[in-house]
Amino acid sequence: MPQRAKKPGTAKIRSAAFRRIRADHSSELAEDYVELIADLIDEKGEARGSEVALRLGVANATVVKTLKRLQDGGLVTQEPYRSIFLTGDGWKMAGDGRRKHKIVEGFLLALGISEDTARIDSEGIEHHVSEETLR
Amino acid sequence: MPQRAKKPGTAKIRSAAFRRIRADHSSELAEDYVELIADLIDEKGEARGSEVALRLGVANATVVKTLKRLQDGGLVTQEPYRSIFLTGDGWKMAGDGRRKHKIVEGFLLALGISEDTARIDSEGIEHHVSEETLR
DNA sequence: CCTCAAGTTTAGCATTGGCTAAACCTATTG
DNA sequence: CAATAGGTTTAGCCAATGCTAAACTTGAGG
Repeated sequence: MPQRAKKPGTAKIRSAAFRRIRADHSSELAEDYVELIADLIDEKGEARGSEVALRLGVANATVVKTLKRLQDGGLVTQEPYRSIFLTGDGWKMAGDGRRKHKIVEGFLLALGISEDTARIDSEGIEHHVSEETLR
Repeated sequence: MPQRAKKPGTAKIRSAAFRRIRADHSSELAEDYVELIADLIDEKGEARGSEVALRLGVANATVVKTLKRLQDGGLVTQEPYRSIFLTGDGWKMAGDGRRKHKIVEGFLLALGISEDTARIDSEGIEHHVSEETLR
């Protein structure tokens, strides 16, 4: 590859960034699920699949399928036709997510951004913020 | 649904946020591609698929497949075994992406965040920032 | 001009995350 | 205690994004 002789390290660094984004995306959905489940348990005492579907804006069937993966990943437990519970790892992830979410949303609000925008943007940004930036 | 009687509007607002995130994700990859292609054209005079693959950290075959979609979407043009060009829409998208990228990265740097972290985080965040927050 | 290495594309597969429609439980109520 | 309404799961589909291995072009050198 003769044309890449000039800057040897650059491509590797950039691809690392994109790799991390792809990795973030796969955990992102899991985080959204466990965070929402934690909220539902706190708010209502239990988390039902249909409520998760409603709040995420997806079909029930999608939730069922995703919960199966989360269960395989050790984040939630569930009996058929019963409500959803978080495992220890699930609670931990939910806690992390809530923390990031709160920091980012609070920061955006402090910047003078409207509540609606802050909520929406922080939901998207929270998964891409490193510890350093959080501080 | 008797148990949802208390806060009628909340679920809808939250699901809107998640819907936007899912929509963002599908355009995100396209933005990364066109932005990178624009950079390559500016830097080297041409954008080759293999260089795109290298910088994104994916396999050549993946790039080929994605470029086909981008071509269908009217963002790029390409002849087999030739280098990649952007359409007018492609250049526009690349410009938007670069702008957001620069604002976010500059902001993170101004916050005192290290260069490496700023680069990585801004790559992830740029796609989830609304116009309002950008301002 | 022919050959061959390097670069590109195709073929075929897996996973994730969506959907709808149909089948299936559960729990309330008559 | 049987019927049934409503919530839940299964079945089966699709598109996007990734991979490897094999086939195919291209262009340089002999």
